[in-house]
Amino acid sequence: MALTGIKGFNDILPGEVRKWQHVEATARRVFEIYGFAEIRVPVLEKTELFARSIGDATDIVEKEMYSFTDKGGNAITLRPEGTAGVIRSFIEHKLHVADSVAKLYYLGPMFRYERPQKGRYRQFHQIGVEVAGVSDPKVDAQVLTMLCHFFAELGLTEPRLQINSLGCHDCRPDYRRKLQDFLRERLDALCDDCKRRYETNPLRALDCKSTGCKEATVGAPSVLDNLCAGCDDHFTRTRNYLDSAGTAYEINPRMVRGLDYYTRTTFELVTERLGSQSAVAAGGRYDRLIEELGGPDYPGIGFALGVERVVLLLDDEGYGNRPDLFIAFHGEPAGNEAFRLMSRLQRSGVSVEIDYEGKSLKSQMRRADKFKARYTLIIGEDELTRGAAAIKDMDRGIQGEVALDPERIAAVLRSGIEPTAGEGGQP
RNA sequence: GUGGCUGUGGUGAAGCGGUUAACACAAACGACUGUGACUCGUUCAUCCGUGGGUUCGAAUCCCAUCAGCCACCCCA
Repeated sequence: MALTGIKGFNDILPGEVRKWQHVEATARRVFEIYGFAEIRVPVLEKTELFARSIGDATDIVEKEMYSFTDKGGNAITLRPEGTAGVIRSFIEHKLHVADSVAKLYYLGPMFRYERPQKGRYRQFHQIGVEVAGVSDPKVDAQVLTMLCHFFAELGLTEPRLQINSLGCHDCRPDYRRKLQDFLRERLDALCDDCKRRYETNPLRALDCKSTGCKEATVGAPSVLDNLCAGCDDHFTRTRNYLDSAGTAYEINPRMVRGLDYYTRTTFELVTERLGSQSAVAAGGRYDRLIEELGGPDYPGIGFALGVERVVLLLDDEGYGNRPDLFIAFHGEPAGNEAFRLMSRLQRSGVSVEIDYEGKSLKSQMRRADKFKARYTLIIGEDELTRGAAAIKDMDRGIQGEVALDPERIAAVLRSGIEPTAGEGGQP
């Protein structure tokens, strides 16, 4: 048996890569409109970084990280998400000194040891953004607007934006206690997972899919009714700015997060089209994280989107690239001329395909058709002696003649064929 | 990590104990007498994810293993 790849680690083959490039290029283009700059950080970080940022009681840190000891005895981990590394870099290089606002984006592979499914792999890719240094809700609304803008640019209008506020370190503990009080009498109705999490993370019950938990949490106190004055004001203003920007959203007071660092605004972009992998992008505010990791007392907000999931939402159409010209030839001398022309034309920016083996003319024409070449140049022996060859517009099926000269050929490719009398293609 | 389903050529698939392992698409070549898309012809799985077992005989039954999918879990 031949060697195979690792489970959950996928090859992205040439046909698919075009979609990826489109997604990445769109992200870069849109994000730069909003003033974001790319940052590239390593794939490996010290294990401690993730334990401290994501939270060591979370599932990600507890059982999904690719952690190991390197030859120097250091505990290191393949990044399971992007925020921690970006923030670490922000702090380490004191980026806040150069500018009190940092607007960064990144893209690349992330790693989590999960059971693979469609839209969920062990090596997966995220495009993410982080803003450090602004607590004003304008930036919350701007980040969300940019995220929706990005999806709109891809022609994806179906994912819906859901927002919520998780409160801050002042009001969340109170809410949590309140919710625990509410759940205490209904503990029996909860699923085993939520029973287990009752102490550690009772909020999860709000988001649980089991019918028992759904019923038990009907009438549960809502986070949004229990925000402190500051958080409540922040959420209201965020919504006002979203309205002002024309960004559509819905409020989902049951949305919770799996990473511990989130505060205040949280959000998800959800789709119906990916089965249980419904979140295609998600993020939120993390006002304490930077300080907790040893940086300045800076607020932050960011999101990450799953590239695999976005690619899955894209249609297959329209990702082919058509060569400008296919050169068909007959005989060795014509082959040499074809090669010479191809080289010159390619150097001047024209994309040219050729049949390297010089098969039959029919075979070469078929290949030109398969490549969807716009034009085909046909060089035979008499064309060679005449110094001019037939050039065919493959879409229109008409044929003309052109001198065997790179510049004349390029000119025809630009302005089209003028059919020569007497000769010419049949439809 | 838990539960369920699936695994036949590049793709979609038929076959369900004894067949030359159908068929369609794709692909390669050829015919239509130097030029693609239509039509026609030829070729294309010594082999049925892998390893073992049962049997006179297995792609078809059993076991294991690997992989994929779906749901849970979690999350982007």
